[in-house]
Amino acid sequence: MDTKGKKILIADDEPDILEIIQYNLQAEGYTVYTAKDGDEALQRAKQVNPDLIILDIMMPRKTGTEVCSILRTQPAFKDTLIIFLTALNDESSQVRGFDTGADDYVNKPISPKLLLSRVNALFRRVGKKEEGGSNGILTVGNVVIDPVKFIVEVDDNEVSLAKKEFELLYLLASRPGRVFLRNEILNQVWGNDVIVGDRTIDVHIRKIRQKLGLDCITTVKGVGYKFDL
Amino acid sequence: MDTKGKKILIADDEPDILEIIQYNLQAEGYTVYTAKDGDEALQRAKQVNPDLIILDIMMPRKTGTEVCSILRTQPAFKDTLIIFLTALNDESSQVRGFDTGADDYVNKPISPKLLLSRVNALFRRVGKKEEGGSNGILTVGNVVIDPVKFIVEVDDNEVSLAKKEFELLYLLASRPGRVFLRNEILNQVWGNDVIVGDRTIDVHIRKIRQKLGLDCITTVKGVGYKFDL
DNA sequence: ATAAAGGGATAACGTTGTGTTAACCTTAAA
DNA sequence: TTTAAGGTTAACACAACGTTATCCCTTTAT
Repeated sequence: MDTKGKKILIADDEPDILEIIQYNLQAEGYTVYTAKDGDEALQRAKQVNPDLIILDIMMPRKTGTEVCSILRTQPAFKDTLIIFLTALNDESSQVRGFDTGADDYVNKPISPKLLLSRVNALFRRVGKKEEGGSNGILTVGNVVIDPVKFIVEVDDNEVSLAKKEFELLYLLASRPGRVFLRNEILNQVWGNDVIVGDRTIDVHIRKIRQKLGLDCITTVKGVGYKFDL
Repeated sequence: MDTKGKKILIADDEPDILEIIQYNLQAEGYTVYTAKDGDEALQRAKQVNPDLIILDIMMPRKTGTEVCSILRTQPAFKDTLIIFLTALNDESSQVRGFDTGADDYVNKPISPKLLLSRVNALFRRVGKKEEGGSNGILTVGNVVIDPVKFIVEVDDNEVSLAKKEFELLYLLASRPGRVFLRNEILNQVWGNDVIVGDRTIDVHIRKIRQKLGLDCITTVKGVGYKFDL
């Protein structure tokens, strides 16, 4: 299962629980965000637009049930997965939880392993749609380059590149570590017939280095450039 | 919620439990089939092709876990909902249940009401998925696009778009984040043979942006446009 | 038939930011 | 030290896109 990029928001007022769950979900490959009360949960949900929200019920400043109700009225969160994680294990609370629109209701205390099983089961059921397979997404270290969406991400921060910059970066990153001669770069990015000045490539390389904020492009003097971390 | 026509198969070796669950599910509008051991469960599953199977684990002539494993290997039952309903409430059994491909794991004893909540929650989740695939309603963030009703909603406010505007928006929103080249847009919305001026697309994009009152369409200079929040 | 209304395309002009170059500076190897 | 290769910066030209007004055409109501 591909858990990459799946975002999970956890809301609980007990820091210990937050930490334990966060650790285990991250270990599985999920990206985890946290909130310590109801209002913060709502706010962060709008910020990060998570794929799954795990809600404690008894929280300060809006209960989990209230948060769930509010989210479900908004189109943006109509389909977001929601799990209640709570010590309230009486029947009526559970039924109310599901009535509010939750996808699962888990009683505390619960082992991280078991929670993971349930989270994975939910994603397994829902997540059949995306990931068309061999799209041209390049992932090198903490750098993700998606030619379909035309975005570059460094440490989950989106970086905006111009067309030529993007094409140049994509070429270099398509074979990490391999050195591309200046002529190769010219042919691939600019085309065989186009003639540009000597400094043109350098300027683009500089802009990429600057925008990415990383030293991921190495100069091989007298030869060319290579993408490497 | 539309429960009509949804078929549920229950497998348990205790007649009392079968009867109670059957009664409650039928009262909710589901069509219920029963089996009293593992082999019969497999046989009836192939007969009626249920939407959901509720499996006891400790049954004669194949355990629920075995039944689930066997079903999951068959393409016809790859996406069938499966709930384990069992007295085995230790952690490893639950994890094993989910690993086998179950969608939920419920401990006995359970109130019929609560089981109903879980069953409904599962159908609610899956039903949306099919809805999204079949009748073409797109939901991206707080934007809902219904090509049947020809309606676009932003934050529950209805927005009226013209035909070309709607087609253009629908195309972009059908793959959120993906960049559509100007040529792709022309081919998809206007047709391969139609020739229109350079500024035509821009004008329509502008109108959409204006009417939606959102910056949901991003320009990628030299490449195209993408729908993104 | 005629008027009104609105969709759709286009031209003309304004705006932005990319791509490129030139000029000058820095570094590393012989 | 010398020198070739690349780094840096600012400035410019132009292509690409945004914006607006206008025209033509189809639809709809009177």
